[in-house]
Amino acid sequence: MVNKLHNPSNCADCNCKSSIFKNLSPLELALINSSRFQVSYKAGEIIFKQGTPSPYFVCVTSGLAKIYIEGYGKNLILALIKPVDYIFGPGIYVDNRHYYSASAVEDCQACLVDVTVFKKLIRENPDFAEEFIKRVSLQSIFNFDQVISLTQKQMHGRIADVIFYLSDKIYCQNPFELTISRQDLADLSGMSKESAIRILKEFKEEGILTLSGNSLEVLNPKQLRQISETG
Amino acid sequence: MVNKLHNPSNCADCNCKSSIFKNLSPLELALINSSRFQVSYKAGEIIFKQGTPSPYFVCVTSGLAKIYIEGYGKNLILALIKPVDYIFGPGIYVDNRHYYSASAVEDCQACLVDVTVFKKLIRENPDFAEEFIKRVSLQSIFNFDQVISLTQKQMHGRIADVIFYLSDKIYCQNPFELTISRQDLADLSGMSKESAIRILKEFKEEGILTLSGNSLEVLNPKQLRQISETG
DNA sequence: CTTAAAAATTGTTTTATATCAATTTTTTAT
DNA sequence: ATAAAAAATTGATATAAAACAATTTTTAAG
Repeated sequence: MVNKLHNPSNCADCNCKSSIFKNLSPLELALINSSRFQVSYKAGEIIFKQGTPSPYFVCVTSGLAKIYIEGYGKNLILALIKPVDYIFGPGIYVDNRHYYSASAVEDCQACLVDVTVFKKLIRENPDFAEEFIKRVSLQSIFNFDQVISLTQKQMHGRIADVIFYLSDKIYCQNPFELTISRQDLADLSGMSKESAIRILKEFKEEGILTLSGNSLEVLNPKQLRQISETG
Repeated sequence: MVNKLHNPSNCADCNCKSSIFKNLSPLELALINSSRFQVSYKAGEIIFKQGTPSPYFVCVTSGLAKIYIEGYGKNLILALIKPVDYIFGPGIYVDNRHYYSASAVEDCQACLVDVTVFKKLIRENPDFAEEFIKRVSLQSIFNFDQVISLTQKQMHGRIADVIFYLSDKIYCQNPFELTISRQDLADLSGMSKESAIRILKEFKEEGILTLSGNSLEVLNPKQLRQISETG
């Protein structure tokens, strides 16, 4: 399942560390490095589970992961996590429990850092603390957009939003290879997978996008934007 | 509209200051106090508006306020704010803009504190910073529950959740006087006001609660809990 | 290569919920 | 106290979206 690997390098030299660490001194980075270890996950594997204790800051260094709330019979995907993003839930400053689960969508590698080290640095380095608060805030703002999309838009608008999220924020290219399942697409947009599939089909028929296999290209982003905005 | 009032006291003596300030020294409290002023809002008045700059930390000292996102044609109420809670949105560490609006539901009084003072103390006092992060985290966890309720429960479950929120977290008593409108109830539960009204009526007919005028009493919390949990 | 299992797709039916419209009650202003 | 405005309520209708069921395609395993 989960394999501890020998550290291939140290944080100071790492060129794929999360930019949240930009304000740390070499000494502070060394502290992070000393408590850090690297783990590989195969696609589908659970990284951590909602409700369990939360001793690590998880930084995804390759592959793609998802964080999702296990709700009433179905999941809601809060975000996809790509390199170099980290996963650090709100429970860490509350009761040390995870309030969502995380799993690998593609094969992943991650660096895990002891949260006590992380919290120590938050207390000692105000720039780091401020950067952390800023990122928590950005996450919060993103969640606001998401909840408005989920609660006030109809399915077409929600799928449009998810497609923009994937092309602009996750895969960052226009013809892109969907590495998430249709079920994930549904869990991102808060609908049944059948509905998600049907709407993609409609978008194809209207020439808004092409989708063959898992290769998706947005042909008419303007119209898709329009659909996103009219709900 | 908004009246600046003479400060009736200073923060050090105040017995209704937000508990987020518990870790501040007398000197730090004096700093807060020096930048602080007190404001009254009549029911219905806007405290601040989504999209506008965000120069104040707002602490509600009397009355009831709501924070809400103005979405696509309707509002989503994120929370009700009662004494002594504060309003401090995620924009403050991002672009200094509000990402939601706030308004008075009942007549309100609030203390406003310059955010630069607040941010200065976050940098200088790690206990205060940690307490702040903890509260942001709690807010985040609350929002998770809310989004799951809104996206995965049917209307009965969502109304049940809102009733528990009101009785347990806001009014904190069981027969309580609803000071929010039916529209607010709908905006808390993500449905039309007609639907909200209809479901309250059903709950009345089933003996789960009584509601005459705006006085609401939960008669069968167990059954209501059941409805909340079965979605 | 073949088979089994999982994922994706499609059509049909049912249901939850919004919308619209009309009426009553409550609140506010004069 | 009265009129006007706003809020709450109720019923009827329309529709978005889920659930169900069946089929096809893709992936994984032996």
